[in-house]
Amino acid sequence: MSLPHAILTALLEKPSSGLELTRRFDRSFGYFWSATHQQIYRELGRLERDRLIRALAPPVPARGQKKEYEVLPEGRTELARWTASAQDPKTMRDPLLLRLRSAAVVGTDGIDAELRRHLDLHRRQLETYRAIELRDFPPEKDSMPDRLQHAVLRAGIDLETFWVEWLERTLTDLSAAPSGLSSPSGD
Amino acid sequence: MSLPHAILTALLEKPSSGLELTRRFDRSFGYFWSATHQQIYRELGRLERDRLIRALAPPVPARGQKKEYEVLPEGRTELARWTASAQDPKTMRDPLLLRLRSAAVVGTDGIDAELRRHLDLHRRQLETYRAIELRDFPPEKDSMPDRLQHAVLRAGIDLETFWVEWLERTLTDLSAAPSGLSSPSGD
DNA sequence: CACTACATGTAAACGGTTACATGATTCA
DNA sequence: TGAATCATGTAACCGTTTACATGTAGTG
Repeated sequence: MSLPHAILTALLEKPSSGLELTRRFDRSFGYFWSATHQQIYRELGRLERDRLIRALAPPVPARGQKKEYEVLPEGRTELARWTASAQDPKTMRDPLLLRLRSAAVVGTDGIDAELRRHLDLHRRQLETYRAIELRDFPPEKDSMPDRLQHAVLRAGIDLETFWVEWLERTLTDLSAAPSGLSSPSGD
Repeated sequence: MSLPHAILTALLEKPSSGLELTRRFDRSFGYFWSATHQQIYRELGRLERDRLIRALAPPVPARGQKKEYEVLPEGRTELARWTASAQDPKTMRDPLLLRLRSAAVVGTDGIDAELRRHLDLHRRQLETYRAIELRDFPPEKDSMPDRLQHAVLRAGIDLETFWVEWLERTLTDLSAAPSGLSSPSGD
């Protein structure tokens, strides 16, 4: 149940229409939460129905007309409650790691190329995050809200760094000293 | 579409019944792919229907009776195909990071406790993984399948290490030098 | 016989993904 | 007026989660 709270957060930062939200979820918001426009419109409908948000000055409530939303006090209360509530981290579920494990059984043909492709993608993402950090968080003078947002961005940076380093090490590891080739031994 | 392939991998490593698979997905398999018994039974049914796996020696094919499965050649082929195929990494979606971002808007009350709780959970998980590494991958002599499995475990270790370090830094960062308190400025 | 552990399932609700539909606005 | 873009929405499907149902085997 995180999408509604992601939308509440985004709307508190800045009242927006569905399409504007979609764009924000494709950009800055996207580095810790992604959502498509279909998800967003559906959720906006629910939040409005539940009186957590409301449409701002609806001139003509018709299809194809822009509709801006703002958060109601009940929405802010609910978001504050959810933000401080206890929620366990999810157990991992990563397809790439699964594929590495399966490669141990069915052979490693083609895995190298895929690892290198991922390495390239993560390197690019890391560069993007670093550029955002330089632009949005210059050294010194972090107010508390800034410090929180900076911490979130840093998580993205550190996570990409982890992937880059792990992929580099794994690629080295797999190419070096072929002791037991593609096919597993007990087969 | 990863669950069927996770099951194929697990069954190739060792033919199992549904309940045995459930237990394996709670243990070693769980550190890169989790699944509940409901998911597993449904998927076993589909894989059997599609002739990628088959039941081993069904003595009494009745409810409440144990049923072991093994992978058919078609299943192995499909797994090898999927393993080497191109699949982009998913965009991040982490509730804790979202909550930090929302805390920048609705205030940080209660967030500290939650960060410390997560830090503790990640430290424990890290210890668990390190124990597994010591037990299953003693230094030297890694055959290729071992090397792959070791790389997967190391990803788990490195990921938990990232969380521990990021949480430690973030906690320090939030407690030090309160320049702009709980409430954001532009509000 | 009751109780527990083992073992396999069914059903409902929900979130995310993909494809498609519809209306409004702008501009050539 | 036709095309492109902005903007909001519907529908179908699929995977995950949660709760519940059913049957078997072993033990006191």
